Amino acid sequence: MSSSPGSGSPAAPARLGATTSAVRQHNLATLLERLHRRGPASRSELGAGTGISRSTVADLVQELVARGLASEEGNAARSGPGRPSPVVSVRPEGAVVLAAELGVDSITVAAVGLGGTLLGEAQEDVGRARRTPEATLGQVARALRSLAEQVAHGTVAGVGVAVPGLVRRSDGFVHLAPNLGWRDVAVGALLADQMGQPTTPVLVANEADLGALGEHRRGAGQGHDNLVFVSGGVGIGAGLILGGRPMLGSAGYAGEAGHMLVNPSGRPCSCGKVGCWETEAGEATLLGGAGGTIDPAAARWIGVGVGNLVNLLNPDVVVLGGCYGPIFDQLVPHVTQGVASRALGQSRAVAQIVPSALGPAAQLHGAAELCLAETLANPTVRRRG
Amino acid sequence: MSSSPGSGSPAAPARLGATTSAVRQHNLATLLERLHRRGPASRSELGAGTGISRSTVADLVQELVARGLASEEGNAARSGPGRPSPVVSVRPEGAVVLAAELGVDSITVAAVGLGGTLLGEAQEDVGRARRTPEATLGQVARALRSLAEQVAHGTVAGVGVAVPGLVRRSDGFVHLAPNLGWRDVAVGALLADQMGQPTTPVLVANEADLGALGEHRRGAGQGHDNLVFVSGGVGIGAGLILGGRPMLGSAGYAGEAGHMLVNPSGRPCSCGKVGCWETEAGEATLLGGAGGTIDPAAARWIGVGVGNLVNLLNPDVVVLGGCYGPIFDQLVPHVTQGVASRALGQSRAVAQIVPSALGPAAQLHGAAELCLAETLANPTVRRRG
DNA sequence: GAGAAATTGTTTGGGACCAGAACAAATTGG
DNA sequence: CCAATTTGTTCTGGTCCCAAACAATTTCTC
Repeated sequence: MSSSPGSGSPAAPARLGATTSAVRQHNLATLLERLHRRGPASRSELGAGTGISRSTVADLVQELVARGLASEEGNAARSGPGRPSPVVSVRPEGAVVLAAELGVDSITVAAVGLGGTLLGEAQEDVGRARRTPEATLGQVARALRSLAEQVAHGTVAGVGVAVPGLVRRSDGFVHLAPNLGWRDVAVGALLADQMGQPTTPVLVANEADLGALGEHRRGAGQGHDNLVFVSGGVGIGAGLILGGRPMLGSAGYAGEAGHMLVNPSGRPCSCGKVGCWETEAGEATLLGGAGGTIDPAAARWIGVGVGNLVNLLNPDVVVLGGCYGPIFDQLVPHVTQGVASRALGQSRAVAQIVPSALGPAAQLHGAAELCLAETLANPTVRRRG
Repeated sequence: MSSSPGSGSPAAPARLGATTSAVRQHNLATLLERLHRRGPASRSELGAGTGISRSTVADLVQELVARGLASEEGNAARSGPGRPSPVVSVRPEGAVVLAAELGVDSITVAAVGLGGTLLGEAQEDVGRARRTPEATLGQVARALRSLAEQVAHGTVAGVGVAVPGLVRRSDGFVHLAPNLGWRDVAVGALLADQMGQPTTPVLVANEADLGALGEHRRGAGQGHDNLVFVSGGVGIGAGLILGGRPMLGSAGYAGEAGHMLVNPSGRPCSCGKVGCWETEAGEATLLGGAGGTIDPAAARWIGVGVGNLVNLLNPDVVVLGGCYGPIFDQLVPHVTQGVASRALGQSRAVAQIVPSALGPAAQLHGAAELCLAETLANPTVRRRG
């Protein structure tokens, strides 16, 4: 089972009005999120950056420290006169979440603390032989529990899972994950069962969506409010951050760009159509040739698809991730050419195309951010004991 | 000239922290927006709907009334025992905005009050002969000023303009409006000049974006948080409401879907490419045949494009507007077929395809909503005198 | 038709929270 | 060593909302 992320209280009876204590929560969240995203800051910097008065900043920081979410140590190195201001940092152990990524032949798990600190990581093969989802998720749960014991004495604020497939966000139900050979698997519920901690939320999301979130918060998309993450692999997925927020669509299926038509006279796709983006520009076609060279035509098709997305969404930045990241330099001339053939001048001028900065870790960081979001938005609620 | 919409204070020095008076503003805005969107409600309904206590609701409503934004009249018809609760309504004259739509051979202007009340409307031909942008905008300004005199004694809270072209939101600069024959026209600045009221904000936006906003707030998209508005005409434009908010992209160019590739073996487009959506499914192709019949192939291409958007954005609802609205019934079988050929099952199941409910008025209502947004978000600020 | 029950407006008291002023502390520069 | 500067700390005041108590008004029941 899984609770809904970011949307406030899941089953609250509509509380639109604000109270004075909501101000407190908002201000605590503002400070904590700032520390989480931008790293340590002096108290005076926090005040200047948020417009909160000195006395209140002191009080808020004191509360964050009391709750174990932050720590105050030493003084900021400053130039110029004046009393030094203590440096406030997030306390990574204050909130620890687990992240998992289900790959085609391996699973990666990580424990991440507040501030995005990687506290532990492990990778396991799942073997070529296709096993049941239950067996695979059992393996994931064991790996996660082991990690949780090591780094957080078993107490975690949430579990986030990246799945290469169509995921319903509300309950973590995976309709289809072709590369895993899964169809209609209740990943959220199954994993929650196997974890054996009913109160710990398990959030399941699409791999590209989490890649987008990871790159936006800790990678190549920092500071950009409109980001498209293109995850190359067997298929192609897109993750969207629009207006500074993850854009999931109505059910969480947004970003399914792989079957966008790009090549008029293309090859047949497994979906039954012809000329789908992922058929023309997916890993198999792009790297199918011998000798580790890329197919320039396939690279151009990447660009054509990106051009469509640029027209439609007018992003600041397009991050190429997955299998595209490591070979970005080889891709970029052809991709640029493809984009130019599709995208209108104005939107094209705005969008810069960059490689993934986090590589395979993007999804893990995204999964962590997803789980941490709730703690960040409401530092008052005590998670686990 | 134009102030940035929706994004809070344009040039404020970053005020992230909240104060107790922000609570007041938020609660006033919550009530006013509820009345604006859903119409009159009793005080007790307002309390129940927002979670605000009786005493506070009374106080807030009193303030709204004092500011001329709402009125309390009579009692709610209720069944059951209990003291009757007075009905609170928005006062349309409390905030009046002007809306304008620049069509190919006519301009439409309207005055809209709080609650979406149409207070006045006018339409003028601009003549076939292409005139200069300055002349056309002069005509628009005269029509708007005349309307303002009639309905609001010249005092309006804002002016919103719908333009069929690529508009930079920040300053209302129109890069390109092919159907008007305009290129690089500073519509926002020019119109603000001609209006002669420097303090009145002039907001310029793409026609499809405003259509989406109009349908979302007062038309076929009410209650849907993920909406795509497809505006059929000489070109095709899309307006996006995602996560309940207008999605503009980085500069405001989002939704430029007309040059998305849909037809592999299509005809050449004026943009130089081949098989663009608007070439295959635009007004000219769709209705080009004699006798007022539609071209079924063109209608299917509408569906293919919609299918792409459905895959990518996973909307609740796709609204067909512009020239598609009136002939929706004829279109729908072919469109559905086209969608089915492109969209994945899960996303397709979520998205319902409906006709525009407001017709040509969608853009005007959208323009009005755009201008009213600021008043709704901050009822405390007094606009004009 | 009178009284009970139910619902909501009104008034009052209190608590949570933040800002600003006044003062104290700590550092830099002359 | 002293002035200037910056920031932490303490205290007071003001805003705003909620809860409780009471009053008002309607419906329902006998």
